[in-house]
Amino acid sequence: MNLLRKLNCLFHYYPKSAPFSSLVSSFTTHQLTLTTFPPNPQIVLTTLCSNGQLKEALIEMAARGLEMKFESYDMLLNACIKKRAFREGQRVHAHMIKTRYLPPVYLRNRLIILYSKCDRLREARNVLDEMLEKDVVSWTAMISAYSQRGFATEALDLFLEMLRSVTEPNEFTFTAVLSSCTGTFGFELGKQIHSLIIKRTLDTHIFVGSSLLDMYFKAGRIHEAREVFESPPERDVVSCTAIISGYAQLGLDAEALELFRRLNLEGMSSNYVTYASVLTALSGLAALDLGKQVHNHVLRCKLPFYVVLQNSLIDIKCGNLIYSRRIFDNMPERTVISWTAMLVGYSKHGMGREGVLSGCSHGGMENVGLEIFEEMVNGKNGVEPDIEHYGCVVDLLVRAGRVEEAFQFIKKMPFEPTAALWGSLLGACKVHSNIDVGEFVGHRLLEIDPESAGNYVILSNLYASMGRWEDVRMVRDLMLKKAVKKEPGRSWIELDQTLHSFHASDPIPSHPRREEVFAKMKELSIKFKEAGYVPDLSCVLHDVDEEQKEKIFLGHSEKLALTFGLISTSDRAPLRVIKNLRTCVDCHNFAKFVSKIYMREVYLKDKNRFHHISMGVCSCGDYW
DNA sequence: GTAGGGTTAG
Repeated sequence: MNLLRKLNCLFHYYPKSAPFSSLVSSFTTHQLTLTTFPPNPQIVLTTLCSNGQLKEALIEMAARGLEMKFESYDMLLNACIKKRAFREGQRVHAHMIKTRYLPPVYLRNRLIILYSKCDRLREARNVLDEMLEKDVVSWTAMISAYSQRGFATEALDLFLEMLRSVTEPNEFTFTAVLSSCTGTFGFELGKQIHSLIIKRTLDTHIFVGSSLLDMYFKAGRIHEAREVFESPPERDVVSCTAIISGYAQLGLDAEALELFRRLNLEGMSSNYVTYASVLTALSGLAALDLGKQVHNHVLRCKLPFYVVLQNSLIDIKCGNLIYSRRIFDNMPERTVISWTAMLVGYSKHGMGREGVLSGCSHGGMENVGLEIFEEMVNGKNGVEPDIEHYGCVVDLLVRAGRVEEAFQFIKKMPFEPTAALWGSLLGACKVHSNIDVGEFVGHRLLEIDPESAGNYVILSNLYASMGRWEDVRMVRDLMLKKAVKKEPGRSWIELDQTLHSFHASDPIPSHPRREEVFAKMKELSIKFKEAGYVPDLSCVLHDVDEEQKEKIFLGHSEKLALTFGLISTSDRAPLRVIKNLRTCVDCHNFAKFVSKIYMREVYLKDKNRFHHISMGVCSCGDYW
């Protein structure tokens, strides 16, 4: 008896220490002991909550009826938030209602946070809507709940509602809402928020800054993003990562890599998100050696969230499928992204059997693909085809040259065709010289996607191949009028962990050995012609004579990079070239001759896929 | 008590 009494006293001083915690548990499980010598009730609850013994804590709550007060509820809700325990939290909430307890703003905010963390946004919103008095935390918690789960419209609407209320947003609110500022409307609002922030001189706030710069990147506004990044004096891992990944996601991989190098020299620290972004950039550049370096570094550092990093490693190693597969096979845990990355790897290498539907189009197995699609439509696979599957079918039909069929297929689809779908059909019309369908599709595309330069280029090329120079000029004029710029063609080659970059028709020599490269290329052109190379000038862009055309083609960046590789590496060393756009037929041919005559393995990665060329034969089977 | 960056595909 005395011992228990003494122990009870000690609870007041050491409520959290382990032996006492277990004693409380035994008190609660042996009701008799508890009623004989009840320890301080608040301490019992504290101990149970901090031990995460939610079930016991709820029993305690029920037993206390009306005696629950602020501290007790606070403790319980905290424990529920920590454990993301929705059901238990709901019972605490119900208890408040049942006992007619009127929670203050703080506790209601805790309820919003609890429900949000359990992904029960409807319940969270109900709490918010019932609040007569809301503070900045109430609003912000709900806005960020929407933002983090991708409900951008709801986040923006709520933010606007907040502006109409008496509560002023703070830096937490701005940070949260800015991440939902995407799309035309969101971006416009985001710009207004930016000026509001500047007025409030919050512009150096590091969280707000990273959010802002991410918003500008998502809108493709590199200049503004850069400005935000350069302006605040302080930087941290997140803001540095945000700018690197911003460049990488816009496909500006070389710039992303350059920035990573610079920031590293300036003492930036990196974490797994940083490396994931850098790996994306390296993968885009197919920079295998640099990727290997990062891989080794990541292994050494034993970074957390290794799955995410391995996913990017699968992708980067797609230059070599055996490595990719090895990483994939050894993964202790795989996500849907891991599988997708691996499948895409196979499909880009034309290994259709492994890559199923989209692989069929790269592997020239369109009938297999069509069968799979038929099975889907008939419900045999348990997967109902969505627009992307229809996209795959269009893709595989057009790759096989079945342009007319693809056109009819699109017209009969149960979905509104996307610009991407029309785009792949237009590309096929060009390759297969189908002017009737091409003209229709081209003009349709210029209507729905007038910003995209590629469409103008293909349509104008289509007219050019038919010798319809008037129409070529018409499309070009339209392009000028709308101020649409074509992304210039660029190629890279990695030598000794340095990336050498080549541009197609650059007035300023982009590479110091460019003249040397040109001289070698003339030599190659003669040598290859003797071996049977016939320049394929069908993708002609201008109304010029044959000799001129050939000159233009010799200037293609992938030919420059390949030739540079030839003169800068030892005999028989493999050549790895990366192109930012789709490679043209002529360059593909040229690469085949390089591989055959110089006995080189050529790895050419273009915007769509990998070409592994060996002894004049390409892994793509000439479908790409 | 409320906040920012990330992996695949398109």
